[in-house]
Amino acid sequence: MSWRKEHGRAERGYHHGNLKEALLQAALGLIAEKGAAGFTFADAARMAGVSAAAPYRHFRDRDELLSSIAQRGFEQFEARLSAAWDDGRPDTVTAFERVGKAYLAFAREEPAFYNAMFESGVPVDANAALQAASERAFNIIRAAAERLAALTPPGTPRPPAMMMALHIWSMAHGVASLFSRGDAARRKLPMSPDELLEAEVLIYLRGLGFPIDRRPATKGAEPPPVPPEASSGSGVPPGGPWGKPK
Amino acid sequence: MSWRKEHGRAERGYHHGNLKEALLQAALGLIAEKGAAGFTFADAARMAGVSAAAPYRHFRDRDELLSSIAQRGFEQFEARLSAAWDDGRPDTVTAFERVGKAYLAFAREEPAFYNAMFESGVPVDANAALQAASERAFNIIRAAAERLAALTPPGTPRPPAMMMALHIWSMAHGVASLFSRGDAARRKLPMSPDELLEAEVLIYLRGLGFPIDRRPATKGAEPPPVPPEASSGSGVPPGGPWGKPK
DNA sequence: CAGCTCATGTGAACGACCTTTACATGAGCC
DNA sequence: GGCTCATGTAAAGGTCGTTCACATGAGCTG
Repeated sequence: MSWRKEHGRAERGYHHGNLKEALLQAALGLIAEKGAAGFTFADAARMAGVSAAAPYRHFRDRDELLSSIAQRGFEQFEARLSAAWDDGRPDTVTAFERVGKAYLAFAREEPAFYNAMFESGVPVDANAALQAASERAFNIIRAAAERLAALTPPGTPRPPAMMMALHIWSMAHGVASLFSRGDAARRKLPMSPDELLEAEVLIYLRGLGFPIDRRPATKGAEPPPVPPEASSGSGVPPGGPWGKPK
Repeated sequence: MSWRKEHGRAERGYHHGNLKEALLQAALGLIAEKGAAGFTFADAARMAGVSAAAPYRHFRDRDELLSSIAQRGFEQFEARLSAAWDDGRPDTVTAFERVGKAYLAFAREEPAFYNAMFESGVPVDANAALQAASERAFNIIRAAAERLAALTPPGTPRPPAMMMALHIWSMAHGVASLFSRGDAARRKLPMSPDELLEAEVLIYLRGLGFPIDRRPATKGAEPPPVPPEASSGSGVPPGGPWGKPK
């Protein structure tokens, strides 16, 4: 990471050369440590080695920095969800499950982004670009829901894809913010957040009429152990998506 | 509301007489207005008509005030959930749905409490009393899940009640924080948060094997239009818990 | 290369906040 | 009446966010 023409050390003169980026990175680190609320503009400046006033050349104020981070977060979020969805391969339900996992993974692995995106108090409509990025991310979930909705077994009414998408989003966000992050993760649970969400989504999908067999936490994303798509089983197989019923 | 011996005006001398309570009220108002992040200790003091140092006689610091509010919030939350659950009357599913509605209603009607409880960054385990209050509130949901789990139709495996409770909580919290409050409420939705959550829970319950018929938003909580409990219908009735399928 | 210009960084200053400390007040009790 | 201690105040130190006048020097123009 060279942030100056001369690559190596922090030999910087009057001008930083890459302050905007440095501030974003510093802020990211600080938010990860202390949360968006605890993050301070002055600290970011200090960390970048500039005076407290310098950041104002690149961001109107502290909120704009925050919303920049949120926007970047949504962009990376979209990328990860998109990769997880992988256009529905190898089969729609498996890919859908993978999106749920990716959601939690992002919340866990990128706490600073997630915090800025959903917990910092930055209004989504603060910025047109931010809102657009947010919508693009949601559209991945929505597209997945669309495909899934199209697969409803014959004889079953087709749920509105938008509603499904909102449902899935709320489940993922609920699990992430209640059980998968920071202080909240300290709550004692009978199962991991990932398992919790997976079971939740599977039960939900079954409620929509999808033939779901028990298969929690089949790790790896390669070959599905069961034939994809049209494995129309009975409505309620013995043993749910949760572990083993006692 | 007399906050002094002499009931009437704000004729207060050197001592306030009820400062702790006055500060809590003031803080509640301020948080409702500007969020827990924007709320300031000094403002609360001003609003109570005392110097900025006075609050320190009643709260170790700003965070302690915040966590006091969160604790109170959990207590009221518990009361409302408990009232909504009404020990499962008139039937378990109806009462369960009512709990979901009560969750959203609380989030909407008591934004300051909800904010302090879930969005202020106050760690749940900051305080033993806070944690206890939080657990008592969750136990309402848990108890309801317990009763519901016991009702799983014959031939269907019984889901762990704890898991159900966590699922329901995550749905309610997800919908509340994404769609039902503050800035988030500005997202354009095809249906109200209440309807969204109701449909979500119903689909979920159906996924668990409960015979759920379509019946969104039957308002009032008195006589159920269908015979309660053991109306074991077919697994997937035509027309889901959402509106009319096109 | 001289000179200009403008983006970028600095230092100082203001007001607000959080918190601590030494001191003031007066309510309740002997 | 006088003591005591919970409760309030004023003042001060440290941090922030933000603004403003001013400094620097990178890059263009000729």
